[in-house]
Amino acid sequence: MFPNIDPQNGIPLFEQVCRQVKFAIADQAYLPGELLPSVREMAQKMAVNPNTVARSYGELQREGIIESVRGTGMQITAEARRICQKERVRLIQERIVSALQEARFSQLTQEEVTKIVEREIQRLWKSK
Amino acid sequence: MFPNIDPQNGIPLFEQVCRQVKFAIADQAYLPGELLPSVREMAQKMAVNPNTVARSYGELQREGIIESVRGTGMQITAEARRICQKERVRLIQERIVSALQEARFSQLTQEEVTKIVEREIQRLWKSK
DNA sequence: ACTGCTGTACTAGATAGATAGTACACTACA
DNA sequence: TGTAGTGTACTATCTATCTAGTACAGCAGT
Repeated sequence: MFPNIDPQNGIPLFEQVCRQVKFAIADQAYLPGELLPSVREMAQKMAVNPNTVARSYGELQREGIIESVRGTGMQITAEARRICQKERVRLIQERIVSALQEARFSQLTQEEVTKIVEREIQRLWKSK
Repeated sequence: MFPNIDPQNGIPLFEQVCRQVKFAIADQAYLPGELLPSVREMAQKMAVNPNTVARSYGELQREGIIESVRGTGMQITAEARRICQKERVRLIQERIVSALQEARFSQLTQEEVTKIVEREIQRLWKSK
């Protein structure tokens, strides 16, 4: 379910966990009212420390995506899907823009960048 | 000359400095045989610590892009331009691919991603 | 020779991220 | 009423990055 946690990604682990959970909710792999896997279980799934997951869950809670039900677990809120679908686009867009900005500043031409992007999109989406 | 060093970029500063220098050489802002700005001068330009620049210069040296001439400065090697032009494409491509991979995994459709990319490329390159 | 500039090499401290381990209050369920 | 599983809150330790400050050997130009 969460195959791509990359410790040497530059992106902090607790943030990667947040993103993965958000994407899963946006994709309706988890539905409102359901419980997320427990801190300890999710930590095993993602091969990170339980504290790291706890930090991510705290973050998701502050964003109104999940609610803590003491002694029971983290429940997905009613607004979670809406928030996460917005977040998904925002987060992805942010990263793409950042990469393209560097390309722009580095004096690469529009043609060179377009070529790279089109090639990679083809490669990544061909086996849909 | 180096307007975009961003401390909260996720990318370590010393690595950002490396990239900027590589891009400048690829763009022939510095030519083989010339000296790079001194550690202290570059540190001022980029608003970072001299130690950070020194670390970056050490990295560039190990990659064969510059040579240390004790008491004089860091001299740009004959192969620097070739190496840096390759590196420029590689580094940019790496970042773009990484962002697109996340988009792919997050179940965004090819159309949504293409739309984002095309819009941003238009926006960034229009004022060429 | 002197002075000022190089790179280089230290030490020390601050901060952020991550791991490991422990503990505790709460809830669900048999 | 136990008991097992929740979130939560600590402390301690490790690593990487960055900053600050100091020092020193080597080169260039006066």
